[in-house]
Amino acid sequence: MGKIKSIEFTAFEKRVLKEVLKIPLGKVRTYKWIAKRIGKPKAVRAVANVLRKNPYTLFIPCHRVIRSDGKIGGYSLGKGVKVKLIELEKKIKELIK
DNA sequence: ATCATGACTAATG
DNA sequence: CCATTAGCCATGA
Repeated sequence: MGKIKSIEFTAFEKRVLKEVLKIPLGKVRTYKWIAKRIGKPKAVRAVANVLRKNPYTLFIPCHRVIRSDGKIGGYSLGKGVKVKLIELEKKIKELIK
């Protein structure tokens, strides 16, 4: 039967992931921004931890979340990939403009 | 209940 | 620019 492992999400995780899902193509937000949006402005590290475990990198664009100091921040698939994705998205957005 | 962890942040040197 | 530090908080052991 089903071999798909069901994943549990806490209320906090859902709020974070939903917010990340709202970030439009070619745009980036900061961990701080996300934290503030979900009403937990101080839970920045907790937000990062949610993205760190994000099992759906293809569908939940955590690569669009960077640090508030301008640095790239982490990414489960590698920072290099993250940078490329952000650059590529900007180009795509330009192409369909 | 306590404790360590970490894809962070702001301030400081 | 880089390194350090204190503050921060959800989560899992």
